[in-house]
Amino acid sequence: MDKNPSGEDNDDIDWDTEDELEIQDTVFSSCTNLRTTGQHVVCSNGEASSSSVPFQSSKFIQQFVVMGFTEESIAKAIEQNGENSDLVLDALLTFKALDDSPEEQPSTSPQLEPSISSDDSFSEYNENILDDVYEEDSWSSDSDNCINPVGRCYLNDEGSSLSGNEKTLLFLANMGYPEEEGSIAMKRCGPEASLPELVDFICAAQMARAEDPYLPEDVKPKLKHILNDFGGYKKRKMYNGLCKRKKPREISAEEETIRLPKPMIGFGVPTEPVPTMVQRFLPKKTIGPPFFYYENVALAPKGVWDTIKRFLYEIEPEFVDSRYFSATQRKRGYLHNLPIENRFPLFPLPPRTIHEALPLSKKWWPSWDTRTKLNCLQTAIGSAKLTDKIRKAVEKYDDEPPLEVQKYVLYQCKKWNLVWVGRNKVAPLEPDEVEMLLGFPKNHTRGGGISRTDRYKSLGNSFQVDTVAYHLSVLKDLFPDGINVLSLFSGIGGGEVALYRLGIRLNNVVSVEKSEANRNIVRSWWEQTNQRGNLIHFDDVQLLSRDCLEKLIGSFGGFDLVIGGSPCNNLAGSNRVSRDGLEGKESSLFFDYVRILDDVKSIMSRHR
DNA sequence: CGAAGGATGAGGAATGAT
DNA sequence: ATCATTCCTCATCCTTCG
Repeated sequence: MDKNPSGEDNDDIDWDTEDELEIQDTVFSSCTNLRTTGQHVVCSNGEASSSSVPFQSSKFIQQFVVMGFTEESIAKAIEQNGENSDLVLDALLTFKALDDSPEEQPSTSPQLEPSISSDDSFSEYNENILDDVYEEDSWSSDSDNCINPVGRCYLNDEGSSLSGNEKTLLFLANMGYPEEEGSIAMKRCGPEASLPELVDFICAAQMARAEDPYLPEDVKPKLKHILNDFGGYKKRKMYNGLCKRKKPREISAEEETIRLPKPMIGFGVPTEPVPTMVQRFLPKKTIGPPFFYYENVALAPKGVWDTIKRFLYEIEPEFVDSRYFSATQRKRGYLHNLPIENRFPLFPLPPRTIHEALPLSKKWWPSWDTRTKLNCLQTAIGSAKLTDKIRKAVEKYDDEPPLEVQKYVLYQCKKWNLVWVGRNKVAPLEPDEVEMLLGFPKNHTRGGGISRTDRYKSLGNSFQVDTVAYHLSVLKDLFPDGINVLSLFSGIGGGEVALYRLGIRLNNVVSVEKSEANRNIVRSWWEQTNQRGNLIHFDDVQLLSRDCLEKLIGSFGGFDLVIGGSPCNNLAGSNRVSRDGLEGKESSLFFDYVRILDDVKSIMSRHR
């Protein structure tokens, strides 16, 4: 049993609690002070004003005005194509490209290049793949409308197309985006980034700022209004349409799109034969420290994982269904730079069928319900009304109900993860059953003021501990003296629990979690398991500015692991209201994960 | 008795597999 | 083409508490 592995062992180290608290206090106060600085930065870049537009013309025209096209060219494009957004945009881009293409820029702009080439985490990688850009680029052969310069941006220090950067920047500027933001986006998106991708990045950044709690209230509505009405998703969709039309068949977006493996076992799971072809390409710059581990739903809207991959150094994500670790399915993508050799699972191995996990249900389980695995545990549970309807539907028959009834009952049971708890009686899982299925200790989320509804919600949003622990197990030999962890979007502490159950000592854990109830859960678990290390909580990723990270890293010498799964609200299939992709209100916090990881990497590389 | 918070139930579509 | 799956949101009702 690994359930209570000590807290008693390894007492040879002198844990000076008072010193640590002092460090903690210093960090806290300094980070709090940084808020004003951060706020100032946000307010001073002026993207709100640069994005504002005259509101006198029709909405159809406005959407192009806000992109930076002149009213004359818009009028011309509408005249030629009618009020069809895609066609008009197409024409406008063509005008623009034709305007831009004849001129030859004499040299690279001195202001722009340093900011691009000085990035320590991307420049080397960029150089490696530059050679292929031209061959792969399908836009350059599209001579008809010369879309090439705006379709992609090139990071090339020499050669004939050195004006590509500037053209892209110029184009973005014409769309109303400040040069600074365009430059950052190009730097972050990499050399192959297309225009829609760059626009994505900038919009996401702007939206993140619109949500910034420290942004003055009078700026927020303006920003949001602009983003909602004219920018963001709508714009992106239009550009996507454009991409598909313009790209020749041979290198299609479909081929570039990440495909989910079948069976979904990633780079391998303990219970299945190892996949035959595991090629793992880790660019040199991405190899730790720090190690990082990012998680999100596998079944996200199209293109989301491509974007995630692009923002996380082009590392191939590992898609794993937790059905190979537990009695419940959980299809997730994990993107990390961990070694994948010599992994080992948590012991004891958890039950892997419904009957093993819920032995009492076996007695009542009808033979025609052939489920052996539960579906994904979500944040909401089936209603009493539904279980009542099912009972009434089934109890009318002494024997097996007719096929139609079976079909209906099975559909609902799968949809809501209902289990048989009595004769003709189904019920949703209890919270402690969900805890067990996800690999948490019993009562992990119980008590301390959390409501039952919120328990389900927190659990539904969590890691499957056994799955994550399998991936993290390689850290045990690498860090025999324990590790420092930066845990973003910690939730109920799935990462922490996984590390603890692996027997990896937690020296310093900086945990960022919005929900107070969740922070209490982690704090309580921390105390109950007699952790000797240092737990520092933040409630908002926005607070982790570069200065703040600098201080944290300075205080205990850097992070060994950055772990977290950013919000999936706007990616998950069950969201019928706001499945908006990575630009969504919550899911756009992914970009904060990237920002923070990037800062940690660059600060730590400087410290070394 | 009213405010606050918890519980309830109604509510499809995107996506990939076949 | 059909089928299966999906870390969900929101308005409303109910309970609790002062």
